[in-house]
Amino acid sequence: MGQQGQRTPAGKGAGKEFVKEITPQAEDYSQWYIDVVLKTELMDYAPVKGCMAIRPYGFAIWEKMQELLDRRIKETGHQNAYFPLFIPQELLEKEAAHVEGFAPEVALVTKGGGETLAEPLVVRPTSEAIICDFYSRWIQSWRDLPLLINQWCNVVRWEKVTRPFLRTSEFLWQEGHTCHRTEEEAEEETLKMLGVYQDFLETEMAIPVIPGRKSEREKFAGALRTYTVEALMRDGRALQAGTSHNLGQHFARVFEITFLDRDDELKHVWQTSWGVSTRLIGALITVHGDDRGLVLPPRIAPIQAVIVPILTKKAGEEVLAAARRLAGELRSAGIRIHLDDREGYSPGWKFNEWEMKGVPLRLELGPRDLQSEQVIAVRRDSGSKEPLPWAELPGKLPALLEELQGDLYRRAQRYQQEHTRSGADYDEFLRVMERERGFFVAPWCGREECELKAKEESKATIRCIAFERPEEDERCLVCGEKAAEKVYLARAY
RNA sequence: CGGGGCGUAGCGCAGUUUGGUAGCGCGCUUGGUUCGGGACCAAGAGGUCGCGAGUUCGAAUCUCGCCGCUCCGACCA
Repeated sequence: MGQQGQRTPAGKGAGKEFVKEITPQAEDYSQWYIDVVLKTELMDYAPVKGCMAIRPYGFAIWEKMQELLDRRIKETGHQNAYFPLFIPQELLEKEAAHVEGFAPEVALVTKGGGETLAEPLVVRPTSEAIICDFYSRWIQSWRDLPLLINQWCNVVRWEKVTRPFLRTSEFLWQEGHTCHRTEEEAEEETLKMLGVYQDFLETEMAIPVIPGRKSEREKFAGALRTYTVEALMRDGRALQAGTSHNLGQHFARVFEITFLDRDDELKHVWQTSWGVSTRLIGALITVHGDDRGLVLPPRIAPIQAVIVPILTKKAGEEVLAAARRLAGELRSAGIRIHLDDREGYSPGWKFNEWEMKGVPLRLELGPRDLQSEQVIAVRRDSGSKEPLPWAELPGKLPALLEELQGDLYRRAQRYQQEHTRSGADYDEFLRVMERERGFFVAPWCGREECELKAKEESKATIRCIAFERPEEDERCLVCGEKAAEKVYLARAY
């Protein structure tokens, strides 16, 4: 791994010394990322390229995300179900654009039980095909609509370049698949779920995002329209954080998903699909992390506060008893608390360990605090220390955690704003993409050749077409013709 | 898929140039002393040198092939 030379071994006072095992972001951002995911035990590499084990601490984050997002998905009327991993190749190939989009990254099973299969099976890269096959049988009447189903599962896309969480060959996600009676209803659903994603990301994960529509080039294979929420990572690159597709009737036609409408006519349904994946864990790491490691927003953090008792020889028992009592009280107050009562690790070691793991709050409890009936509360994001009386903890901590959550969001938002430039000056655009990167908001004529030219010369792509319209007199960033759209450009993963 | 780097104990590395049967630090185990920002002493455990062929009396070391990780470019949640 990284070259971790002799980094300052903890001088006095907090703040400047770094966690030893982690390469500083400024030195090598990619290495920083790899160091963080490995050292904080979020994942470990598998023997198969692009695959990984998500370790308990990483999976706990995913479970928290699932819980909070699943709630929103259900609140908007959807039900969970499960569809098969294997898809007959023939099914996947029904929708032309869909096959073409996914063919290069499909894993194919050709043998089973030692025999060559009559029909090769595709390991799902996404489940439109197999789900549509079922839907064609489940839907007959307008009374069966809307059909609102979601599934949590794994999918496989054979990737050439992989990075833990951000791009893996197998990943976990949720995919919603809905059918509607009218185009308007499908469009409404598509945008509603985009809104759910935006709310989830901003409220729970403290990640500000830019919502918008994908260009024709960038839209989902087989979709009519794709909407996206785009986040900005700390190296100035954009990350597609979630997508929501209006599939139109493309799949309904080839899979013959029809219903008899009120007017007694047989019609094709209008469909949507939408998903977010374990990639969001990567977003979480990159948006909030710093040179000391992870910084987790309290709402997502598996451990919201860790109690580190200072166990001296004389007062050890007493301190530990107080720490246990405190942990119990805080747990009852609904805080996800962990008491680090391990022997053989110095307090300083534990401080560093939990900071690296991104725990939002640390509560230090030592002999001195016993006398004054307080703990020293230390924030992960700012490092600020504050004594808090025991009696006030159950009441105050939830508020403190919420404040921290809000500060993280505002900090990320400020970073995003500071790294969003705008204008129609093409040279400036190229310069920005070359150096500080971030988002560049610009008018666009809407033609693919301008999109391509910008991409070739800047390596930046249209991340999304903004919902706001350009002004009357605005001109395309690339060709100078009259602008049809306002777009967010950035280099991306 | 193209180009570069790497693969030796859980982690970080030395050893490879010049073949002779593997070592250091951290971590781990046990016992003891410690504990308010990565403590210390002592005794231990741990390696088919990424995998497979080949050359050789003998391969971590030389040759060929493959795999994986990683970085930079073309495609994607």
